[in-house]
Amino acid sequence: MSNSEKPDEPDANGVKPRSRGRARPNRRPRMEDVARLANVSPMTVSRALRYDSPVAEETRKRILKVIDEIGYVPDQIASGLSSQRSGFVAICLPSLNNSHFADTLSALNRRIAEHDLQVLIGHTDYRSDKEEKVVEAMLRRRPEAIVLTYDGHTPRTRALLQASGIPIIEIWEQPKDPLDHVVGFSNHAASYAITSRLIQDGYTRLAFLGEATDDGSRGAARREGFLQAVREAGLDDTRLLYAARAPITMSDGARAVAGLRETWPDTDAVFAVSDPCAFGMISECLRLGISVPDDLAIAGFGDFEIGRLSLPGLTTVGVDADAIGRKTGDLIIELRNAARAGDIIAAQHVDVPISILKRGSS
Amino acid sequence: MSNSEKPDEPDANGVKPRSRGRARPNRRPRMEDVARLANVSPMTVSRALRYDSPVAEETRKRILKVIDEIGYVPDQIASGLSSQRSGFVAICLPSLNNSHFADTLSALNRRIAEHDLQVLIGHTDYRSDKEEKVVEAMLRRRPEAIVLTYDGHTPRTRALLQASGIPIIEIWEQPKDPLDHVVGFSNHAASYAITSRLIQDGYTRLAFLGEATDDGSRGAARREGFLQAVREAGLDDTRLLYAARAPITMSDGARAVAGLRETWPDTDAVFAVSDPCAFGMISECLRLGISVPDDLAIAGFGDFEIGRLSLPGLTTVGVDADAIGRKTGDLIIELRNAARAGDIIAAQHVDVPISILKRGSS
DNA sequence: TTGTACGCGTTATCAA
DNA sequence: TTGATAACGCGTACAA
Repeated sequence: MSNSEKPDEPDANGVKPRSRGRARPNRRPRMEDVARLANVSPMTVSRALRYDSPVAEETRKRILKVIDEIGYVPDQIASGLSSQRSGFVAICLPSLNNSHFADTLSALNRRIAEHDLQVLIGHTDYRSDKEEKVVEAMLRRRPEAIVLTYDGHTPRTRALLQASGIPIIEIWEQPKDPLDHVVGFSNHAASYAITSRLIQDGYTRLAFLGEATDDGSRGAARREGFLQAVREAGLDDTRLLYAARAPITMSDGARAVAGLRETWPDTDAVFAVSDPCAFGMISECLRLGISVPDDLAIAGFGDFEIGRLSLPGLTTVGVDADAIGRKTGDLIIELRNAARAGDIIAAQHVDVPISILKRGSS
Repeated sequence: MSNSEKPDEPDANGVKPRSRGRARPNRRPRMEDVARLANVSPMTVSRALRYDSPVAEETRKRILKVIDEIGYVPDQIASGLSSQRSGFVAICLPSLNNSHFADTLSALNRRIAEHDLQVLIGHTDYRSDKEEKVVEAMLRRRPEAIVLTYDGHTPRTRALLQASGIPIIEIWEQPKDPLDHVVGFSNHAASYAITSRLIQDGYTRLAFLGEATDDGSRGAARREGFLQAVREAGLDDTRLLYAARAPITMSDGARAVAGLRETWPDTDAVFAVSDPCAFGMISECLRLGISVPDDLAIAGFGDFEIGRLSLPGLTTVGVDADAIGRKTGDLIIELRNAARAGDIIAAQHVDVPISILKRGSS
């Protein structure tokens, strides 16, 4: 409250104040305050807070006691500026309302939190123009690594990322033209595999249920994998059904059943771009008295919990979302350690295996 | 003025040009670099980037051109330190693998992003000790507001938050002893309402399916609301079933059916603490040939999409997760504007109405 | 083991 | 409308 001691008050003789600094009333305690009360220099306080620095045990105790008493909370913004380490790992996801991305995020967070890193999340809403904005915002925060799902990036996004000098990790896909590191699997190959399995099982009139706008995305890769399998088997490759724009929901799957029965009524199997919409189809079929899989087989993608509990169980592609997060975290720590040691690491490509899970729906 | 040397042109291949032999080899461009190339002071560059500051249109154009050419990206860490505004809003959630919290988060993010704020997410895993750690980490980042779900905080968490001077918003509950602002509804009242509805509909032997460790949490509030309704109706209040620790899943719900049939086989209605586990019960009942609702009525909480698509549809409590996020965002902006204007705002309590949705499962 | 000097990259403040 | 100066709160580098 008392500002009578402020050194830069203009005095009555018209002498100009020397300092053009800012007024600083009632601020929260700084490291300097701790230092004064503990009779040490600020630098020693700084050291006492990092448990790898040499500080006498007694000194540290005294400092920690003061910190506790006055409720000092270190300012990581200042710390970041000085040390040039933000402590952030940025991750761009199309949506969080997807238990797989949520799992990947949780696993990643768990991994990097052990190393005092925090995640900075961005939502792209499955739109590359939004991804560009999100990436720009993230770069201003100087993250120590940037994680992105591969869904096609704008040229500007690619340029910004590559010019940043920050390690980039693309996940949930094996892009043909990766920006840098990769932790994922081939959506194309996985779709090819499950479609082939349906064909092996005797289905001959197969349809694909996908998203309306999927250019360059994982959804497109899944469609192409489906098409390749169908074509190689010499089957009809025209049965492509597009529901809502990504993310496609359970309800979208339910609604798609009508369109399917109308356009290609003799379809005997559907491969849906993700489990939730496949479940929606199953649910709607039961409602309409269409037997699954006798009248119509249904397969999904992702092995979400819903596919395990549905009746019948959902045939699907098993993806270990948790492992993607864990391995991404491991890679980030590895890259960080290497960078500290001054090493330069070549782009890593980590493959996360998938599996085909045959259940009652096919 | 003597620095008339032409700056390096950006290379078409994305290779970054480097200034040669200068004091700072290989550094990212700073504001000062932009200023020099645009023949202005750094302060003018700073102003040109804030569209509310007075800068001559011609000057701004020149500056933006330089920024684009050299690929300058402002450093928000430095900006934050200087301006004492981090641009962060912190939000602590028990889990992201919950479509309701994901919806709340998305809505909040959308709202605050319009005002150039970023969310900083923390996961508490439904544990108050973890929440404490997460809050400590967040406070170091100097967020401009902190959003928390109410699930019981440790005394230290409460103390840290209140000492911080940062606006706190508790969401998804109306706590008896709020820290500061609140955006939510009464879980107790909502549970009481849906349980009463079951009783009105003629069910007399009601069970509650909850989480194993729910002290002071929203889950506990839901249990208490159930118990109050049951007791007021003079019915058996001992049928409390505890599945796994939070978050309780679909599979936990499915597994709980066996325990229920064993312990209280004559139960005619179950109120489950959330929709996913209620769905798991429905699914398991169908599998076992137990008719829903004839043999057993089931109700959930939250109005998740799964409850709309299940067969039968799930009776539940409708909660507008999106509205909670939106209103929280609005409140944050309001508080921010007030703070800038120097006003002090009393603790706000925003109620988000819920609804009882009767469907086929009861 | 502790301290001193300085700078991290930006913006608030005042002056022109 | 623009510029000069001094912080913002901490950590690095080196000295003691």
